[in-house]
Amino acid sequence: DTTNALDALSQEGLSEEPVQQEKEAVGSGGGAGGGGTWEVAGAERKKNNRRRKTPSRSGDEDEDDEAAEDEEGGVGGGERQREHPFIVTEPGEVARGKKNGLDYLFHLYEQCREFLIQVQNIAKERGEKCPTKVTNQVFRYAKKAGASYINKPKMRHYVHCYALHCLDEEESNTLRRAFKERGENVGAWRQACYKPLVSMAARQGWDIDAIFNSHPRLSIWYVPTKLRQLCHAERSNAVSASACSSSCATIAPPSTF
Amino acid sequence: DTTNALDALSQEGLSEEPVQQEKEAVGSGGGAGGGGTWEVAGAERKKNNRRRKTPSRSGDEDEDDEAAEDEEGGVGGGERQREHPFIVTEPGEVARGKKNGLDYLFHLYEQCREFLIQVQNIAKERGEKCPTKVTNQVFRYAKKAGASYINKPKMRHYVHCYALHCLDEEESNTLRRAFKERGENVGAWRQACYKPLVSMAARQGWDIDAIFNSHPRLSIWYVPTKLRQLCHAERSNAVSASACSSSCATIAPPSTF
DNA sequence: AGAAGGACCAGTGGTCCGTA
DNA sequence: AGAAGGACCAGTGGTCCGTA
Repeated sequence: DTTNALDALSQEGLSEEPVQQEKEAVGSGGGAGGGGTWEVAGAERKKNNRRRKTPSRSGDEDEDDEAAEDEEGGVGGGERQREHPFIVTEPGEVARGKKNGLDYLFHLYEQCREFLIQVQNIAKERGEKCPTKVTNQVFRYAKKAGASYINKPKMRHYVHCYALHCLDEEESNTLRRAFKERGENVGAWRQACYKPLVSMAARQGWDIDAIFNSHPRLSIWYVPTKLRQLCHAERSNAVSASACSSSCATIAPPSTF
Repeated sequence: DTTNALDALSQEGLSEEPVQQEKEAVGSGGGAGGGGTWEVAGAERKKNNRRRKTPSRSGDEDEDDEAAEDEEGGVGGGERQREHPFIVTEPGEVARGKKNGLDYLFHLYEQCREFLIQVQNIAKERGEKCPTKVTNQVFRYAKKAGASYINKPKMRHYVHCYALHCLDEEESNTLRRAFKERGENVGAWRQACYKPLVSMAARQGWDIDAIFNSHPRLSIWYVPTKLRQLCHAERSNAVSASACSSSCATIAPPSTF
């Protein structure tokens, strides 16, 4: 367990304020370099979330880390609880205020990949079975390594957004600029990321698994259920439409988007 | 749920008595042909095992199949409970008496593969995620299809024996003949199957996963924990022995076999 | 004793919903 | 209202151990 002093930093305007690499906490494993801009800037830290779970019992667990820091830079009362919400940012744009940008979001996926590589190296070393995907074990490892800002629901929630970023960065960037300009929120942008992926699947025999597996950074992520379902639904539409086009008047079935 | 009339056959000297294909119960899915000798002879059937679980409550479940047949060809008292135990047989040899031979054992692995292919086809059809291995889902499907003689503990128990059969049939056959001649029981033969696999791994960089994955019929099976551990232990021995050989007197560390 | 397999169990993939 | 994530849950991989 390597909780670290970095936790003492955090919070105000973090997206602007460069912070030392999260990686240092993890040590060995040889996570293949990674690097890039967000390796330096970016990450937020938090802890104490679990304290909500055992309210008002004080200090009979948690003996492994230092006393609770003053949270929120001295702003009284509430404890530091969550990551700042994401906002739609353009490529290269840093989020201001208590927000995180999309480059940071995608950086979290790269970090998970590095954690996976480390878990894989440890497993190989020990002759244990070796995960090929980002599993619960990897999330647990990330947490132990101090990356408490990484969690499964968040990462699963935005996988398809990261997929678009991997598979067609240009289209991904265009979408980000458009949604930022229109002042759309993250949820709307996230929804919009499905469509280009389904189109991509349409062009490649509807095999979304093959598409994920063809990309080395994406292949370590499970295909999200929703994306799989959308591809299936659109394929069915396409099939019935093409069957129809040879025999019926061409009326496109309603899209589920 | 397609429990079938085949269940009415079964039992006495079944290994000698050809029985209709189990496959017929399963129907669609297009299990890639399979075929071969055990497709016709072979399989035993049973049911009623679950009745042991709800003793002395009679017939308020199980409404989906016919009344209990006379078990054991009229021999009174006990119900038909389990598959006959395996004995060590030579290649091509049919087990006599209330026993099953090793060709039949390996045939069960081929059957599981066919069930997997059917499960995969159904999953693809529905746009659901598609298993690449023989999972619980496949065992459940096999049971529903009437192959109640297939179960997870049995299949997992003998995976490495099947692996040897796949990867080096000649060596597997030699081992079977030797153990039959010596009158060894199945457990002893099963234990002996580990060693040639570990040697094989030694020759191929100790990567037992890669070895399993290189063979199309074997790649659908999880590498057994014990085999993985043996490979790891032997690798450690080999490494320390080779380190030793350049600096120490050559004393081979004790093998864990 | 040797062996077959029901059934259990720890940890998984998946995501809901109480929270902020 | 929009969003982050603790925590739950059904079904998994793995195999023990009561059974025959």
